[in-house]
Amino acid sequence: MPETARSASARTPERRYGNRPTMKDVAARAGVGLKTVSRVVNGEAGVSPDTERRVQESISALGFRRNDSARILRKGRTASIGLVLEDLADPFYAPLSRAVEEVARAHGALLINGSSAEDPGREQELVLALCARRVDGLVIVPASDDHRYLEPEIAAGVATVFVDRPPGHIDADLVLADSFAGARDGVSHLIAHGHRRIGFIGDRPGIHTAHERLRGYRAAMSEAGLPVAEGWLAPGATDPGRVRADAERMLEGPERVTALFAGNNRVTVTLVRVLAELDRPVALVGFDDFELADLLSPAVTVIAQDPAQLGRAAAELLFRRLEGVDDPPRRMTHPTRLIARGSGELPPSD
Amino acid sequence: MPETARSASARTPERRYGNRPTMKDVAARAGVGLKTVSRVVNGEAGVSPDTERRVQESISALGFRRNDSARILRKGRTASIGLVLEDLADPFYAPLSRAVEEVARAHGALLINGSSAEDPGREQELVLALCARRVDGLVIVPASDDHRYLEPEIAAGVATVFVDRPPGHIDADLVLADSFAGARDGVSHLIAHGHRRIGFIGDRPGIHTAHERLRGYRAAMSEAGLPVAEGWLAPGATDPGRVRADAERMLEGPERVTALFAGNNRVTVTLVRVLAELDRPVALVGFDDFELADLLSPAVTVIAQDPAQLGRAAAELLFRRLEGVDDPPRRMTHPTRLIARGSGELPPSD
DNA sequence: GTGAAAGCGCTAACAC
DNA sequence: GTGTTAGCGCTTTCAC
Repeated sequence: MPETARSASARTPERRYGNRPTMKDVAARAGVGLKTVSRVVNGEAGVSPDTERRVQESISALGFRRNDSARILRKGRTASIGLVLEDLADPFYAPLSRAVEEVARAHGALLINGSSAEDPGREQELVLALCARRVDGLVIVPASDDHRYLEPEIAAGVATVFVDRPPGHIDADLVLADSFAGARDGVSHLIAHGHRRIGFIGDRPGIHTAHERLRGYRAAMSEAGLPVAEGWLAPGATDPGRVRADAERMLEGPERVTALFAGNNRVTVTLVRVLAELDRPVALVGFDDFELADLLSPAVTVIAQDPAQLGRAAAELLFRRLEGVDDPPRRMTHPTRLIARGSGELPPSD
Repeated sequence: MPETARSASARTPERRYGNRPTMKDVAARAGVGLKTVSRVVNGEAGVSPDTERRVQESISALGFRRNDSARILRKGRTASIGLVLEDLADPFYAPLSRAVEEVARAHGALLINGSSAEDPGREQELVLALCARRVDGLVIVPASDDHRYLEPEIAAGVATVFVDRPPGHIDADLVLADSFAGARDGVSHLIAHGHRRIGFIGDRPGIHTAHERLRGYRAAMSEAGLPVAEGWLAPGATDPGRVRADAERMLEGPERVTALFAGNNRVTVTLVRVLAELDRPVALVGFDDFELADLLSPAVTVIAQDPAQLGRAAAELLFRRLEGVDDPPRRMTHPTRLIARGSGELPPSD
C-alpha cells in the first residue's frame, strides 16, 4: 500500500497538531523547495514575485501556519517570558501583570503566567515548568523564601527579575516599593493627628513586605516616643475572619486603640467593614490604594504604590538583560505616596 | 582545531538557551545511551537502579533540565492553552482568567494569555500567534465580530471556546451570562419601585453583551407599558468622561430620569461618582457586582454574574473537547442574580 | 535492560 | 533566485 507524505505511518502519533500541513507540504504543492517557502513565510528577500504568489496560494489553500515550536527549537529563543505571582485576580497584582504583558508585547514576546497561590511548592513547580519551556526570562513575585533552586537556571542564562518581594538566598534583580517608608509615613500621619494607641494588622511576617511594614510602624512609634503594647500587633493570614477577630480585640479594653494601620488592601477592606459597624469613629490608614476608596465614608486614607509601575519596571529591566546588559544585579525601590482622604485624619475618640 | 560536542561551531547560534546541557551531554557523562537518560528523566521503567543513580548524578552535576520545546515538537501536544480577553487587569476578567488557569493547572497545562485591549486586530494577532505556538486550545473573549480567520485553525484541530460574548460568523462553543434577562430584571426592579423614566447607559452597541442588555431594558419598559425617550439611551464607550456627560444630560430638563441602569461595572462606578455629587436621590442598578458595592451609601443594587464560574465552565468545556468529546458546538447560558442593596430601591424623587 | 537510528518542522549554511 | 543538506533536542521504534 503506497503512502503519501502525510498519511499516518506507524511512526507517526495518531494526531499531530490535528495533522496540519507543514512547509514541506506547501513546497510540494507549489512545486518549489522547502527553503523558498521558508523565505516567503518569513518575508525574506530573494523570491521572485511569481514564485511568491504561487507559494502564497499554496499556503492559503492548505491552511498552513508556521509551527513556532519547531522554529523555537531551531532558533533557541522562545520570544516568551514567564510571570509567576501570588494571584492573577488580586486587584494589586492584576495591573502589575497587565503592565508586564504590555512590555512583553512591545518586545514581541508572549506572556506565560501562573499563580503560585502563596504556596512555595507551587511557585517552584511553575517556575521550573517555565524554564523547561525555555522562556527567555522570568518575572517572579516570590511565594517561597528560598530560590536556590533557580541557581542552575540563572547560570544557564534565564534572565530573572523579582518584583514586590526579594528572592531568598540568591542575588538577582529586584523591583520593590518602599514598604518601610510607606508604613512609617502612614503611622506618623496618624500620630500627627493625635493618636497614641495605634494598632497594626498585617500579613504573615514571613512575607518581606509585611515585615518591612511592621518595621515602619515600629519606627514611627519609636520616633514619636510612643510605647507599643503587644496587643496592638497582629501579623497573620489576611483572611477576613482573622483580621476581624484581631481588630475587635484591639478595639476593646482599657488599652484600646484609637487608630488602625492596615498592612495591605485586603486587610484594609475588612477593617472598613469592621469599623462601619462601630458606634465611635476609629481612624484608619491602609497600605495599597483601592478603587472606590474615595467614595466610602469616611473616604479611606492610603499609602499608595503603583503596581503597574512596578510591573513595567521589572519587565523593562528583564528585557534590558535579554538585550545583553550584564551589570551586577540591580535593586530598585519605588517610593509610595500618602493620599489623605478622611479616615486617616479622624481625631482620637477619647 | 579539535571541537568538543558543545563547542560553538560555525553552524551554532552564539547562545542557544545559554548553552544548556542536553540529554546527549548527560548520556556522555554518565556513560550511557541517550534513550536511557530519556527513560530516567521521564520516570519510565526498565532502568537498573545503578544506571539510574549514575544518570541522576550526571543530571544534577550538569544542571540539566529537559527542553520541553523539543519534546513538544516531537509529541505534537504542547500542554498549554491560550486565553485572549479584553484586559487582564479588569476586575471582571481577572477572576475569569484565574479560573481558567486553575482548570488548566488541574489538567497539567500552562496558560498563555494576552489582552486584546478591545482591538479586533490585536485579538487576531494574538490568537494566531497562539495557534502558531500550537496551543492545544483557546479560550477567547471576543473583541472582534468576525472570527472566520479562525476557521482553518479550528478545522486543523485547535479546540476553541468563546466566553462572555459570541463569536462572529462561525459556530463554536460558547459560555455566556444571561445579559438580556439580567438587564430586564434590573429595570423591572426599578419599575416595581415606582420609576417611569429610567436611563440606560451602556457599552458600545457593537458589543454583544451591551446589545443584549439594551434589549433587556427595552423589554422591561415595554412589558410595563412605559415609553422610552431617545434621550434616555446612551450606548457608547465606557470612559468616565462620556458616561458622566450622558448621565448629566439625562438628569436635567423636564423629561429627566429618576433612575439609571448601568450597563457594566465601569459605568456603574462612574455613575456612583456622578450621583454622589447630586442634591437629590437617583436610583441606580448596575450590571456586574463589584467589591465594596455594599459599603457605599446607598449600597449599590446590582445584577451579579460570576466571572470565575464563566471562566471555569469555558475551560472545562475546552478540556472536554481536548479529551475527544465531539458533539456539535454547545452554547451555555448562566443565569444572573439581582442583589438588592439600597440604591435600586430608592423611590422616584418627584 | 539498553541503545542506535529515524524524524518531529523548522532555520542556517552553502552550493548552484 | 532557488534548492539541498544538516541539525536544533527530544521521543519513538525496534534491534540487541
